[in-house]
Amino acid sequence: MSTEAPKRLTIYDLAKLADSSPSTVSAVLNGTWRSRRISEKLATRILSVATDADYSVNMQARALRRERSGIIGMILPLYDNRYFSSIAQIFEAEARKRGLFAIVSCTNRDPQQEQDAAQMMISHRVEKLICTGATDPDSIARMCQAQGVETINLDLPGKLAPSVISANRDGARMLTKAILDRLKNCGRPNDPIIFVGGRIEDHNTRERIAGFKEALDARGIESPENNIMPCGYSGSRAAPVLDGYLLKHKALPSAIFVNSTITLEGIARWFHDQGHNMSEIVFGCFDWDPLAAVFNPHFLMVRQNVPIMVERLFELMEGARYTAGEVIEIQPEILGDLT
Amino acid sequence: MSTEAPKRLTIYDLAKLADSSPSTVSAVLNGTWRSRRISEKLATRILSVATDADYSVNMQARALRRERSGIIGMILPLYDNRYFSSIAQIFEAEARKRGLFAIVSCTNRDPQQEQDAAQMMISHRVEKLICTGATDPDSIARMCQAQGVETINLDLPGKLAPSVISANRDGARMLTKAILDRLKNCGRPNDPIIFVGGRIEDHNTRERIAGFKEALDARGIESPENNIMPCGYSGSRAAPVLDGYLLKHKALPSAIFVNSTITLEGIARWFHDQGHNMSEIVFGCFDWDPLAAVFNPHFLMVRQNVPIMVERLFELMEGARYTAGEVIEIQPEILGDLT
DNA sequence: ACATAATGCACAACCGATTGCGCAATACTG
DNA sequence: CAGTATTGCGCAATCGGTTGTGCATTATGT
Repeated sequence: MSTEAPKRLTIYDLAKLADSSPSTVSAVLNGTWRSRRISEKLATRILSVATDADYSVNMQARALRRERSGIIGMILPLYDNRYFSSIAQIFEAEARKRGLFAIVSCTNRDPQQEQDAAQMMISHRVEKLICTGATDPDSIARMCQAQGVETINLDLPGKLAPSVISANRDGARMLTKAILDRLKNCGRPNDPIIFVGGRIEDHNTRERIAGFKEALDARGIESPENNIMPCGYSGSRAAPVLDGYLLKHKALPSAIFVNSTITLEGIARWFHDQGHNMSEIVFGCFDWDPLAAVFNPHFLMVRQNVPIMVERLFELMEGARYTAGEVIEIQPEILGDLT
Repeated sequence: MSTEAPKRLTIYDLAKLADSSPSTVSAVLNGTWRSRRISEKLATRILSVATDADYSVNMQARALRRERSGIIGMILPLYDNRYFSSIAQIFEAEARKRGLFAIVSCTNRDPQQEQDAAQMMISHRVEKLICTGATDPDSIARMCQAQGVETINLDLPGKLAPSVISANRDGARMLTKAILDRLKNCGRPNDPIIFVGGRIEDHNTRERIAGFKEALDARGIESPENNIMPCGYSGSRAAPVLDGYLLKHKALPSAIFVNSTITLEGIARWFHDQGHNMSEIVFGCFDWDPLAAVFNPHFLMVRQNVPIMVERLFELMEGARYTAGEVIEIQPEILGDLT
């Protein structure tokens, strides 16, 4: 810990130790030695010298010379829900399988941080950049294009790069349908149902609202426009919305379409604080959390298919032909007692 | 997207464009130009050329030459619970504040993956490596030492590097005490209480068991050794343990000390599957999840103080004097209706 | 035995930044 | 106006690998 300048071993040191040359050592260590006709004997000697000297290659130098970093980057709003955290985790695992090193950065849904992080990643010469849930994917795509880095959008689509997203409209329609079935089973098929959470500016929320409306229309149920309340993603935004509804209608809605687990958290807190009972209301949440699900088996939840989404992502990266604005939609799954 | 070899701009290109020299361009771009007595006029010219050519420095080259990467690494078991995900998130934010780039890798509680990831990070020349919840922190520390990289342990302590962890024993004692208070308030002060989850091999679980016992002892309550069941971290391990208890005692315990949110998930699933009612039992969980908390306000939960832990971590990195095996313990907090 | 081919390895030029040093031009001093 | 100090900038070496090329040495063919 206290020794100053430990001076890491280089291939030059190894060359001396093994009584050989740097180029030979390099070839042996990176596996190209056969094609360079290095004798097996010398190769094993160098290899053993390297291992017992605890040598490790300097990726900076390798990347510089090869003009390929072997790194792929991802920017992500947050880690703190199951959807995003599993995206990060699976992305990393898939990258590793392919011999790539994944670096992930959280940008807190802040366009400036998104830009900065993307710039950082470009500086580190990532080979591709995945923009997950970016508030402004297109300006990042522009940046990347200017510097010759391919981008792919995940979760939220953009116009300047291909995108892999959930089938939000379908998912929302299925979720709403399940909610309506549940209401019907309770003998209240025409009771009011509201939509809470998300941002109207973002594509996913708009699609989910569209799916919500389609499902209602299909049953001939009228949906007053002001029962749709995309009040943002923060949990604290839910309380005023519910207060407002209660004040106006003197009663709670019979069902709530909740647009994210973070909104669900805010709603649950409000119910608890106000002393209302959640079990009297049908909840459908577009997003899935295992703890929420296990405590509320009657909740209907949409689980987005992260493994498939990430699989498609890598297919795109690995050269499947695609066009800039192309959007690949992955079907999510409805969980909860659908009886 | 289709242009082959876009050839990124270098300081040599900029030098030509600005009619200057690479060394001058370099100095201007990295901010050392004043000390190199470059005229303000030339500096602004170069800067404007660089910005409208969308130049970005090649960190690989910079790192190679400077022999400092500006990168710090962290290995982490998983992202999929609030404790670890907030560790990653706060670590990243703090690194960014200090002009460092954080790279985080999940290692799935697998010693081999831990080793591999650590080796990867060393190859990328991280300046420090944080081992979070590592199953075998010491062999990683040894590896790092051999290659001149400082390590710090987080969450689980090691002998060969300083560690920042939660005060597990204190937290467990406080949590157990809160559980006992709750039982007493229900008029059942001497009812059985069990401990479920975690691995006996890991330091944190052992400490928590010790704290659990201390709290019981302090009240003169006897705790049969086989009421303590560190059955692992996986959620599915909980079911057989509860089955066994029920079979033996013909009744459920009145209180359960749950050693992680993942175990809590398994327990909740078992209660649901078996048709038992969780609200008749006092639950205390060593770990915190906001959704679990909001759905079960009566749950007692321990929230580890991640912001402070990460703060201490950076203090250690920034050269506070420390000795190899030193352990810094941070007090966690008990949440839940403590009335 | 001699020409040719194959084998085994090392040389040296990169990749793109950083930085010690030196040189010219200008400013200042007496 | 000669001599020194300061200003402003570029040269070239360097970080640690990679890779095109070339030169001995040994093997093969006739």
